[in-house]
Amino acid sequence: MPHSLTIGKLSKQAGISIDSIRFYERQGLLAKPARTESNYRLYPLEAASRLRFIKKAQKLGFSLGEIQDLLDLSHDPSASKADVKKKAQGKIADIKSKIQDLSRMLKALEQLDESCDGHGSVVGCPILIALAEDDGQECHH
Amino acid sequence: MPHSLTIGKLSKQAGISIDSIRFYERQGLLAKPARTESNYRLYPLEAASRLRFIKKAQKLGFSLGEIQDLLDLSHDPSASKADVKKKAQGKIADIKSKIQDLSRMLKALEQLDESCDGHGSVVGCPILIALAEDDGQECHH
DNA sequence: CTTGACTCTGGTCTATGGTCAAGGGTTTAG
DNA sequence: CTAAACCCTTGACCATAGACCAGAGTCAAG
Repeated sequence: MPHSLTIGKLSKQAGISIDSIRFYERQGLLAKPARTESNYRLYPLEAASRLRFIKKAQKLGFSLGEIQDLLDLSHDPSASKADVKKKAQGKIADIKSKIQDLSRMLKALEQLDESCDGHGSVVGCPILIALAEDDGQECHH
Repeated sequence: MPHSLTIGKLSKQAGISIDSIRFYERQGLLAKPARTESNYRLYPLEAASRLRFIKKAQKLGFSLGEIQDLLDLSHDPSASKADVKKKAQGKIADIKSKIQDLSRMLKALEQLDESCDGHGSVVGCPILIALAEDDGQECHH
């Protein structure tokens, strides 16, 4: 087992494309690695766990910017667990709000769907009618 | 009350920016309107209801491309209510799936959040540890 | 007649998270 | 030695839904 990895090996180990790795480096999520004489990137083995971190946080809904914040926290000895917890809770609130938005849409769509029997020509389709209707929220003149 | 509108009036009536209206035209969602001698767009009054349609469908989660499909259906006499219903149901499925994804994230995040008492330095923070952990789904070598 | 408000086209820019291609240099296996 | 496989940089491109800008023409009010 070597003590450093070229970008290709790292890519395979972490299951993340070479292009993404270079992209993360440009974005500052991944420290600039050492280089060989011929200018090849040489990553320490820990780089793989950084990439795993990024991948997992993404799956939890964090954007790359937010992931960078988390990584910064994790390397800041003066940071507290409360800081991290706050980020997590912020994201929880985020996701809840998205779910609520989607639930509202879902409810409205299901009502429209129920309003239409699905038989015959599109003429008079209650779904289309509802969409074209003018129930504007502007009674201010 | 005039029988046609310049783009500015239409914009105000529908509550949609001039830029958006021109964008919709480029995308084919809005028919190319007549022009005055001086090349100004002149919209019939019905244009406002088309814009309302677009706005409402957007609020229900339809993309502009999907809205175009709906508008095409609504102008195709050979289309059936079932076609429209199918689009609505497809979008319902879409939204349900998004909600499920978000719910999974939410659950995982809430568990992480609970695992951390929020006291003390970030060192040893269970949230960060969980993110960095190697529980990779690859036992195939 | 001038000023301000309106409109036109064509083009660029935003955020997000990358992907792909061109045109080179390097390293390794046969 | 040569060909394949690897790596480098720069820069363009994808979808989405517009926002914004310059430079020019037009229209209405005073």
